Formats: sequence, structure tokens, C-alpha cells
Amino acid sequence: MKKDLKNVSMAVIRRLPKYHRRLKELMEKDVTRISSKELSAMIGFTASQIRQDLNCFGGFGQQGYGYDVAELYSEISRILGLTQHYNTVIIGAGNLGQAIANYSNFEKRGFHVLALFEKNPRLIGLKIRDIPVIDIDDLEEFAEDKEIEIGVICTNSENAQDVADKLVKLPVKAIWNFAPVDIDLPEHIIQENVHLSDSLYVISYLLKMQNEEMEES
Amino acid sequence: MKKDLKNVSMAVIRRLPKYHRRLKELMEKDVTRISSKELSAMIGFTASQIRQDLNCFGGFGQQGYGYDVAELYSEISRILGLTQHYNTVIIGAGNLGQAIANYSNFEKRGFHVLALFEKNPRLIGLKIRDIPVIDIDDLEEFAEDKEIEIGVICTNSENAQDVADKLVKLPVKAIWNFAPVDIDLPEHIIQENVHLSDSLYVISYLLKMQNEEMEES
DNA sequence: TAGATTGTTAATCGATTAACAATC
DNA sequence: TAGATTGTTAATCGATTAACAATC
Repeated sequence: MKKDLKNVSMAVIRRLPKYHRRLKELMEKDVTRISSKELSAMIGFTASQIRQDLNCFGGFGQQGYGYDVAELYSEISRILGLTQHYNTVIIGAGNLGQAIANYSNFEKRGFHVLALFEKNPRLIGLKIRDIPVIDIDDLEEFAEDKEIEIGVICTNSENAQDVADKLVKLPVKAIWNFAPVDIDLPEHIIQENVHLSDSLYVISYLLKMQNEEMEES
Repeated sequence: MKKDLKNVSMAVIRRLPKYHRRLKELMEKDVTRISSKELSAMIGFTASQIRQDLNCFGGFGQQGYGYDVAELYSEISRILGLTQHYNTVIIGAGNLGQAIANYSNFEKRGFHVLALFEKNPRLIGLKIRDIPVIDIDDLEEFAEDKEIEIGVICTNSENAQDVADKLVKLPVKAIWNFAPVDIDLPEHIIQENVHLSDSLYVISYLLKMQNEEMEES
């Protein structure tokens, strides 16, 4: 029943983590089955969209019954690749790098943080949850005998491109970038940006709109 | 030339911060004018889309010339509400809360962090860049004589909804949520989620797809 | 079986792209 | 003026929603 995944749009992919999260919550409440209609009510997508989304990957439901929560959860985990294991390094051991290293849920989902790398000597040598903070100059040596899939950039904007170039040379397959810049990368490297300021600016826009609306009335 | 902003889609709004960022970079390089075609080459949107986006808010360009970089930058700043001032509180003074409090760029854009709130007594009393860490139980009292627009949730999932309820009562107008849960809020409160795990799971999906493709060939 | 709900096709809606007249 | 590039309308594309036959 496996479909051709290559045609699945990013719009669908970006909704999958939300299904994953909500199904987890349902499992914790010991809910064993759910219909697209019920899921729609709690998740805010239309029932139609939910069925369309899931059917990009296969027919996980049963007519007249709905979806088995545990089964659907494990299918989505598999589709998202969360049953696999990814070696990860974090560049920048400031608050943000430490926050990510400390977030144990990532470890549970297969993202194994091998080390943090820093240039600030006051941080080098520390341990974050048993994860060592290593001199950034030792990155290449450290990576030599390891297959590192994901590099996380938690530096400031100025250093982000340099760090990215280093990571590409290791090589890593994907870069998760928290610096508020757009990084130039070779085509084949996966790039995912978390631009916190972008998100905050959207709040700012909506606040401004709301204020203007109130002034009008 | 001001258009009816109410009809501008969120797709457009979410692109504005990227224009803002790129125009800033151009200004730093002393570029004074740019055409939609040149901007397209550096930003990756089509020239047509760029012109469409900008024209949602007014005609900022000039035929035969293009756009004045500094003028366009300041227009987008204004549209995003970055010329205004927003009182902000951060709930949760762990690594993530501290990272956000430390990010001085937000301050520059008008997001003024008044305080962080914590329940962990070991953190209460600290200062992050002159910003005090205060007992979460004192939040209501602290907020009494202040107009707080934005509440940032940097707690774990378990406490996020409780904290959100408290923030709504202050009241705040917008909630910037970093906890990996979807929070129930009254309609009129602006909610912006930064679900880090969602972003990481998309990387995971793309890595898995890439690996499968390689196995095929 | 009857009721419920899926999987899937068709219709609709909205967003992006193309085209070009207006004009600097 | 001639060339360049915008602002804007029309065409296309893709994503969402509606509808319903299939079937548990």
C-alpha cells in the first residue's frame, strides 16, 4: 500500500508532526480509536484534509471505524523517520545550544547529540547532560571516524556561514540553523531554518493590526 | 496609497521578515537601489511574487528604477510594527528563556523584556542582562500597573497551559509559545508557536527520503 | 443488516506566475 | 527619447474542501 512519496507536498509534510503530537496525547489518555471528524475537532484541520493527508502514505483507516490511534502514531513516526537514529552535533554552546542539548525528548526520538562545539574557552570542557563541550577547532578531528547526519547552528549571525561551510565539509547531510541569516549551501544539503525573529515579527504585525482596528471603532 | 491590509494573506505576512532581513543586509553593503529581479536572485522568490507582495501595502517602487533600499526597509519595518514598542515577559528562566532574554536584537526592534518568571528558587533573583528573574507567584502583582503585550512561554509542556491561562488573565494580547504543545486560548489572543521538534522532524523526514533514494540507485 | 466512516474523485478556492500597459 | 522596471490584470498552478461510492 506504500505510495510514491516523492509527490507529497511540503505542506502535507509540515502537518505530520502535529498529527504525531496529537496522537501521542490521545495515547496518553488511553484513547484507542479516532475518526477523522473527531481528530478534526481537536486539531483544527478539516476532516477531509486529514484523510487526504494520511492517504498520501497509505490507507491506515478502516471504513465505519476510523483510525487505530496507536497504529497511526507508529505509522507517522515511521514516515517521519523517527524510528531511525541520527548523529548530531551542536555548534555554539551558549544558552540556545545548551537548551537544545538539554531537551531530552530529541534524544528519545533518535537525535543523538554527540557533542557541542564552542570557541569560548570558558565553556569548553563543560558537560551538558553528559554531552561534552569541545573546542570548535577540534571539530574535524572529532568527526573523522563518525558519521554525522545533522549539524545544528546555534552561533550568532556573523559566524553562521563559516560554521555551515565547516559542517558541509565534514560532511553533514542536514543543517538546522538558528542564526537569523539565510545560509548558502550546496543543493544536496538539507537546510531547515528556525528564524525566531521572523516568528516574533509576525506577532508584531498582528498586534499592530489589532491596535489599529480598535482605534477605528 | 495605503491599501486595505485586512485582506493580506498570512503567506505574504510570513515573507515580510525575510524581505526585512535581506534589505538590512543590502543597506549594510551600502546598496541603495534594487530591482525586483535582483532581489529575486538573492532571496529566491520570483520577481513577480516580490512585486505582488509589496503591492499589497502600497507602491514603493518606481518604474524603470526599482526600489530604494533604505525606503523599502523602513516601510517594511513600519508594516511589521517594528517601529512600535511592546512590553514583554518571559515565563521560564531556563536555557531557552535566558537565550531569548539575551538576544539583544529583540530589544532593538522594540520588544522590551521587563522580567523573566520562574518557579525554581535557584534561579529567582538572578539577572540576565539587567533583566530580573522573579518568582512566578509574583507575576500578577508585577503586571498590575504595567501594560504587557506579549507573554513568552519557555516552560515545559506540562506547565504551558497553566502559564498561558495566567498570561491571559493579566491580560496579554499575544502569546509566543515554545513549549511543544498546542495551547487553548480565547479567540482574540494572538498565538504564535515555535515548535522546535516539528522543524526537526521535517529534517528527519527529508533525511529518510534522501537515504531511501540512494538505496534505490 | 444498518450505520458509520474511510479512500478517492471532482469542484472550489487561493496563491503563484506570466504578461504587458503604464511610466519613470 | 529609449530602456528599464514597476503595478496590475489575467492565466496557471496547487492545495483545500466537498461529495459520495466503497466497505467495514
